[in-house]
Amino acid sequence: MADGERRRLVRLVYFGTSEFAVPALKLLADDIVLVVTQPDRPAGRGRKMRASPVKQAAQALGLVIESPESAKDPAFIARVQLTSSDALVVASYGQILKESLLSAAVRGGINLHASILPKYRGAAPVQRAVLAGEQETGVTLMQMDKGMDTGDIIAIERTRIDPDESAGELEARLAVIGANMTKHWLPLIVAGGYERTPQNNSEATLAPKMTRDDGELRFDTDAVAAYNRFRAATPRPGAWMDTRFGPVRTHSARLAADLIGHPGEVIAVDDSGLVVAFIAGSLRLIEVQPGGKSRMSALDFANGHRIEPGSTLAAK
RNA sequence: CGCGGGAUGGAGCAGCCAGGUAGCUCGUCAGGCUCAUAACCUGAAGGUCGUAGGUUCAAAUCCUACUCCCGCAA
Repeated sequence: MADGERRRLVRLVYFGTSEFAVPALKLLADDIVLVVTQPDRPAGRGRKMRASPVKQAAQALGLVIESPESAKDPAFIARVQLTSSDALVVASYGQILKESLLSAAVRGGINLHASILPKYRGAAPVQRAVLAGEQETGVTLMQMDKGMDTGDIIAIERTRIDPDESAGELEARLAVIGANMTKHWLPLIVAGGYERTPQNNSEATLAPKMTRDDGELRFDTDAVAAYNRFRAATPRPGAWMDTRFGPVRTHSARLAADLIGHPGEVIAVDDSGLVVAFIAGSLRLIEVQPGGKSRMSALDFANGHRIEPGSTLAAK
C-alpha cells in the first residue's frame, strides 16, 4: 500500500506551495516520492493555522510530505539526498534552494516559472505582467542555478492575455499549460538528452511580490492603467478604492474607455453596475465590498448609499 | 485572547448617542400611460429590528452573555 515502496521508473521530489503548483503536482503524482511545501502558517482572521494548497492536494493524493522551516537545513537536505531522485521539480515553492540541495538529484532542480524568462523574474510574474498591460505571457521550464530564476531555459510556452483576464484567471491557465509542459519534458530531462539555452540577462526584469498598496485604484490615474491594476490585483492582494464611504474592495469591473468625467465622478448607475470616472475613461464597477461588509453588487451598494450620477466617490 | 466593523421586510441602507406610531433607494405584485419597453405614473403586499436574558409604564434604541458574517494586519 505504501506508495514509496512501489518501484518507479522516475523518481521526483516536488517543491511547491501555492495554487499555481497544484496542477503539475497532480499530473506528476505517480512519479513523486516526496512533496516539499512551506510549513503551515497562521493565516486569516483568528490566525488559524492553514495548510498550503500544495499540502492539501498532496494529502488528498496520499503523498509523503515534508515542510522544513528552512530548505537550507542540512538534515532536510540529507533526507532529500536519501530519496535518490532523478530531479527536483520546483513550482512557486517560496524559498531559495541551495546548490547543495539542487545537486541532491541526478538532473538537479527543474523550475516551472510563470513568465517568459528572462522577463518577470521573482515572486509575482503573472500579476506584474498584467499590471504592465502585457498582451502575451507564458511559462518557462528551466534548469535551476543558484540565482533567482536565472537558470538555463529548457522550454517556453506562450499564451495571449485576454484584455479582461484577471491575474488569478491567467495564473490558473498558466498552471495547466505549465503542468502539461512539465509532464511532456520531464522524461526527456530525466533521460538526459535535452538542450539548454542561457538567459539573456540584459533583458531581465524583476517581478516583486504585490502588496496591498499595489492594489489601490486611484481616480487620478489613467483608466486603462487602473483597469490593468484591477486585473493584476484580482483576486490577490485585492483591488480597492479609497472612497468617501471608506475603503471599498472591487471584485469585478470592466473598462469603459469611452465614458469621461472628473476623477471620482459617478457617470451612471444602472443594472450593469456603477460607472466611476478615472483619467481619460471610466471603470464600470460590477461587484464591490465596503469595509466590514460582505461583497455585493455595485447596484446594491449605490442603492444603500443613495449614490446618484453626478456625485463623487472620491474621499474628501 | 492580534486590531476593528456589522446583523433592521427579497437586496442594500437609515433610525440607536438624547427609549414612546418601522423609514429610504431598489426589487416583487397589481393597475395606468405608451406602437412598445428593462423607461415613466399610481397603488399594494412583505419586518417577532441575529439569539437569550436584564433595566423600564414602554426597548430596534440602554445593560449582559452568546451565535453568525466581514474588513485590516500576518
